[in-house]
Amino acid sequence: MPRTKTTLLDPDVQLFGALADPTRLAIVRELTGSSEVCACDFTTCCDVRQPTVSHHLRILREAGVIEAERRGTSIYYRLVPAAAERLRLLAGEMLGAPQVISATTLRRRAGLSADGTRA
Amino acid sequence: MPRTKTTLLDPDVQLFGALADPTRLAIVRELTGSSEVCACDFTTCCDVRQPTVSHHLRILREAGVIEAERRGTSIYYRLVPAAAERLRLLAGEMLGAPQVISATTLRRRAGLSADGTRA
DNA sequence: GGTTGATATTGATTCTTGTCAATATAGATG
DNA sequence: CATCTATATTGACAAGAATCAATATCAACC
Repeated sequence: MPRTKTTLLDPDVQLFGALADPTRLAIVRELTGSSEVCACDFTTCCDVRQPTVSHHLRILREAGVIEAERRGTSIYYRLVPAAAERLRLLAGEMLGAPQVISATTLRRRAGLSADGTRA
Repeated sequence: MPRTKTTLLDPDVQLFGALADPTRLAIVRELTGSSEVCACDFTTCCDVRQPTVSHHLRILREAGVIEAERRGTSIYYRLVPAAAERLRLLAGEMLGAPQVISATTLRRRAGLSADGTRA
């Protein structure tokens, strides 16, 4: 796609995109349950080189999924709760509407016409 | 990435990947609140040609986000609740752990050493 | 100030993805 | 069965993304 336009502007697309990669999802899962993780630890858990880890950390940070804090030489990363809350909100929206199925739809699914006779 | 390995195998990566596109997210949002939508309607709302819509619908379907039902000539699509529930579960996991911040971490963030003195 | 250790950036390469025109398929209808 | 309408598939192309080696930065320490 010429994703130069919409992708970078829609924060939700950016959020999903940040999580749509096995390495980055592994990073996020490593952060889940650790409160914070040193950048140097991701190279071992994700089976990629250091520059690659750095690249993925940047993408996650720019998407608002994680935040960094420098302490001495090392840099520690942790999850940003707002990202997960946004995720849950989007999931809630997707669950909200489709529960309501109109009678017309139900009839059509059953192969009936509007007056209840077989189509 | 040589995503030939992990991407296709991890359903969560596939799920996020399916939602990580402006056109597909527009499709999902169109489905949110309509219970079902005819395939022909997406060409207007998403500003892409018919083959492109068909392509995106396939990706969403293969990721388990939507399901199709043929009625006559038209094909109607609707959201699959299980996908949104999975999303919410993943968001919940991300929110679960990072809330707990150890005292050690708090001290470090405040620039204090273990005994409470300035580092 | 030079050195060391940790992280980021650059550049090149390869693979993947989004898009469309053209074409095929599949139901419905006369 | 010919035809029309709706959707899917194919093939090609441009753009993006993931990866790594090499190099730059940056903070701490001697």
